[in-house]
Amino acid sequence: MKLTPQRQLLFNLLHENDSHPTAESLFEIASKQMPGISLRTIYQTLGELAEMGELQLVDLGNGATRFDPNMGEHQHFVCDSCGAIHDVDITSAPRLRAGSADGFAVEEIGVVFHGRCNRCNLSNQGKLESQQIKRSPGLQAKKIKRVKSN
Amino acid sequence: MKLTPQRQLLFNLLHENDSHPTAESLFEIASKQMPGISLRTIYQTLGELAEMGELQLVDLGNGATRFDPNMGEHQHFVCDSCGAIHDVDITSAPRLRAGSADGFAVEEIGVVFHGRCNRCNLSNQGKLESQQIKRSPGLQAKKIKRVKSN
DNA sequence: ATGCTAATTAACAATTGATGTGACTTATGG
DNA sequence: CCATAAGTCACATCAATTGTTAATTAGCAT
Repeated sequence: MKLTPQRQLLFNLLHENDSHPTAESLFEIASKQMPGISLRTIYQTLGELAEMGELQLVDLGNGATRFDPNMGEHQHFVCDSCGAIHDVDITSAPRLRAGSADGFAVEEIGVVFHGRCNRCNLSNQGKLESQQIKRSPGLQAKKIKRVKSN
Repeated sequence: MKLTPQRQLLFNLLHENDSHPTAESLFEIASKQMPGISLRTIYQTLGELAEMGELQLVDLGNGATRFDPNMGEHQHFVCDSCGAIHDVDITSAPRLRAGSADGFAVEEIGVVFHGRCNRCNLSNQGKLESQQIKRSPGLQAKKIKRVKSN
């Protein structure tokens, strides 16, 4: 593993950013500091960092994979109003244990919290939800009753 | 809403199928019974049925949206070995309640169980996992430590 | 310092899953 | 039986991501 400027930059950007950025958004930020950097390199590097256990891939089913340098056990909260993603300390969340259910050998349980973040609660107090946040790449043209398993 | 042969077919296929099919797989099945049916119509119809509350969209973060005619409250179990998805009766799973965590107004909690299904447990008993199931459209070229929040 | 070489980058094409756009067709009410 | 709005489908497009490969470069051995 060579220590290239691109890798240093990405590693830094990731660690000074708790917004769970997508590859694209990291690309935008990185491009400012290193014009010409390739989106392909972003994907490549993020994939490698993930393989090395330096970061987690988070797929909340809303279109693009997100990257989280927080490798500790934790869950995510997704604001359905603004789309923001926040880490949730597992200790403050109902802890679930692997076990067996219906004859399946459960090895891992994913939990995602959906709702409204503090900021949206305050700013949009009584208002109707104006924004329609992208929830899934497809089939979300209109507001659809959908499983929030993501 | 017109009762077209395409819609009847899809409705039936969905209800005689508990595999949580994707649009593509429904397309394949439907094409046998109705050659020439358009994939666009599949997507269109599934979207409409979902809008009408006739089925749920399920995004487990493994590439394609899946469709579930079971509209009751339930969760999903994903076999990481064969990719199969099974319904899990909420009553046999730890029930979670909406509440607040870290200042967020939690309105919904998604839970997904990962593990090995019965069949894989039996057939692959001691064997190494040979198949690499697609977990996410991207960044899953190699086995990557990833959040199973999907 | 200088050169080697395998690792890395980046340009570009390709893929996958899904949606946008009309033109053509067809249920269904009159 | 006809009109017409609704539905279907071929085709184009999009977004996210990966494949390919030629050019570049970090890191090591001189």
